[in-house]
Amino acid sequence: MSGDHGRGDSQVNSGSKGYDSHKHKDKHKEKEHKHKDHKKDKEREKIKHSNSEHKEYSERKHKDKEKPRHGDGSSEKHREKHKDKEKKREDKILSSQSDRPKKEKENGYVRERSPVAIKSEPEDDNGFYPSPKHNKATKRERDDDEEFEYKPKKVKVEHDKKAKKRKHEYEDDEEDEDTKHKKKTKDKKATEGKKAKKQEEEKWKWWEEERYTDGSKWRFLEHKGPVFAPPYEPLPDKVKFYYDGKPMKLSAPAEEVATFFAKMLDHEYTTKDIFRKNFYKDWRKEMTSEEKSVITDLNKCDFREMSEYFKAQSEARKQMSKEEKQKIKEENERILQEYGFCIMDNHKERIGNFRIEPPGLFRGRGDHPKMGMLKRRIRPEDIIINCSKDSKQPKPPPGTKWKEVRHDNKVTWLVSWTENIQGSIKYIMLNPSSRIKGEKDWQKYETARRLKKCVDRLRAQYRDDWKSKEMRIRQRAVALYFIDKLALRAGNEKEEGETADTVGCCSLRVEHIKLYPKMDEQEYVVEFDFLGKDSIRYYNKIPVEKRVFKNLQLFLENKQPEDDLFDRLNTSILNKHLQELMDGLTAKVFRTYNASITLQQQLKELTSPEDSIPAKILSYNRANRAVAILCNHQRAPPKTFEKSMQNLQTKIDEKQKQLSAARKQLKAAKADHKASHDEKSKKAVEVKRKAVQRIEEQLMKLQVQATDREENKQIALGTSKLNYLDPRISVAWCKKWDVPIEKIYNKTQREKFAWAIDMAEKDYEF
DNA sequence: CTTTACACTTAGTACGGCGTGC
DNA sequence: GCACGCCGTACTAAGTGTAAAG
Repeated sequence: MSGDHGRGDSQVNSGSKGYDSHKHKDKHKEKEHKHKDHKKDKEREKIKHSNSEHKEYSERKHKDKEKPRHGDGSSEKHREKHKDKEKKREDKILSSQSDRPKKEKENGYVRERSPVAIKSEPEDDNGFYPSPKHNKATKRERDDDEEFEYKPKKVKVEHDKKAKKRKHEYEDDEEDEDTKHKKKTKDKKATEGKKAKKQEEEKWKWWEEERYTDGSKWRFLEHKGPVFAPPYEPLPDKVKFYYDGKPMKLSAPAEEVATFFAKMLDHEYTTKDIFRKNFYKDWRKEMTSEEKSVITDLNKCDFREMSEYFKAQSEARKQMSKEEKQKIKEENERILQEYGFCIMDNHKERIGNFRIEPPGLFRGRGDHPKMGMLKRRIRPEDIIINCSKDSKQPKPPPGTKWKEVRHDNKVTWLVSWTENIQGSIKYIMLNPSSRIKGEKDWQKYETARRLKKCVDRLRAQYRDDWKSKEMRIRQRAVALYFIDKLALRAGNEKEEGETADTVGCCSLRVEHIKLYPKMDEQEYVVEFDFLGKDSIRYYNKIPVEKRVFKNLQLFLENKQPEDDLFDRLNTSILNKHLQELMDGLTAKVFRTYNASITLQQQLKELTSPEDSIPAKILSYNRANRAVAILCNHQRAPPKTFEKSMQNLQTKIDEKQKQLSAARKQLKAAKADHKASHDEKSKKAVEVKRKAVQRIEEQLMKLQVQATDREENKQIALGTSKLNYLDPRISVAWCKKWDVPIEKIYNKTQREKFAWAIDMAEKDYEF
């Protein structure tokens, strides 16, 4: 598999898969064995590697091993036997080993464990805000229902007085808040020009308002419904499909599905057996009986002319005149204005995805058993609308009707439908800048902060549990250790054959880890190698504490590679346990907590006060990167990486030449000045000095950029930035070091994190 | 207890538009 | 004015976690 068209291909096709598919759990369907290349894996492997302390890296150990398969059910029995054995063993387990020191290196970064031992988790330490309690609200006593208006009034644009009052408490200088506020907005307006005239110059600060505590998400919700995919336009007659070398006119439904395939012809997908098989099966369903009888072999189908046609079309689109493009843009804008917003509780809010997913062929990630299946067209009859009773309900397209219109204010979605590949439900929800998403996000970080307060206690506890005489507790404790230390995902069970074979912590199998009692200088090394979410490979070697190691050996005893490592554990057991330790605690909170605390700490460590702004930003990116590495957020190296790196290097070289030239000139000017001592030459020296300085700065900037880019080759910063890092840490850092927030967050990100930008001061501590 | 349904977050990629340097 | 590379954004798959159903 070499055809590397675009990053996506390799990702989906050949990327990141190092194994046979395994049977696990109690199902034992036979699967094909495939040999795959591991180019991408190896590249990715380097990431983890270069950031862990070991220099060398060994060959992939488990490539395409042919594993003997158990006959049906045998492994099941096998498993059961184990359980008995383990049970007996549990009683014998009694261990007493000394603990190891507290500070550890993780992925090459030192992570401090906060020394504070916390007994209880008090309420939020910030008394000023309506604190985002995690939502047990439904079960809590209600008290404030009445405060809310049930009926929509006019859409408010400015925040209300109640909020202002609270804001007062927060601002340190109390003097007339109102004038200050006005002044600010006026200034802004002046600089931004007229266009932002009526716009929400007064952005609604939902974070200064009370929140629902009864589990309801809104009181009023009105929207226009979804935008449907455009109907299928049959191909012009001149574009032909050939079967067995002969042109053949297809019925519209069959033709449409054929075009989906044709559009992907360049993609490596279409060469894959599973993809072709799935596609062909679904395609046949759309054929007339006549077509079915003629078309009996996908290999005899020739879609190339269709494919060419679409290429030409997209080429033509690129070549369109300015005016035409402008027209399309305007039309899109119109649709956005009409369908892209809703009114929720008196405020106009942006909708995230108001377009229904168009039909096409399913592209799963990794080795997905359903790749190539037809994703069917969604019709109004498939759609459930959610809105408030007293709103103007969205109208279905003429001649159609909705599947259902409901009024459920316990959920946040506006539109839903059931997708046909997995049978899962898809939703239309609000944009991340919306109140409803923002509150949840804020709350997430508050939960993580509560974890911070008791994490030492929890760590002590799970270390203790490594010694438990119950197997299930030991497993739970070791799993939790991994989740904490390595920021692994929880690892829910998945239905086999429905999705790609990927795992998280609780679903790790024996084959995913290797134990090395000794490796080079280190003792008790565990090697992880598995495919995680999106079939992204996780590869890491880490030394663990002796007790963990011994436990792992124990867990592995008498198991087959495809057996679960933690056979007495699943996510719901784990989360139930966590819930008992801290209100609102689940496995994923550890990821959020460790990500955010790592950022904060790395920022502290890496930022030098005397650094220039670009250097500080580099530090920020490095801190961000530490988190991305921790969370294993990878990306395919950009296709153009090498080239763009070279370009940058050329620029640097040029700049360097410029610099030496400028320096020479400065020298000359100085000499000149020494000789003449006149005003003019003095000025000349100053000018040259400035020039040198400017070029030095430019050079520095370029070099920083190069470093940054190189380090970022295979690492995606976006995911952690958007989902794991408490934005208040970044905001505080910007304020502390006078780095403009725009250097860290782009416009969209600033909108999403408006709450944090507004509330975090430079001394904010996660 | 296990399984299923549902809601919502987290994830990487495709792609178009825009700014930049010539 | 044009080519090019980069960034932002749209898209949608794939996770997590809770609650209801069996």
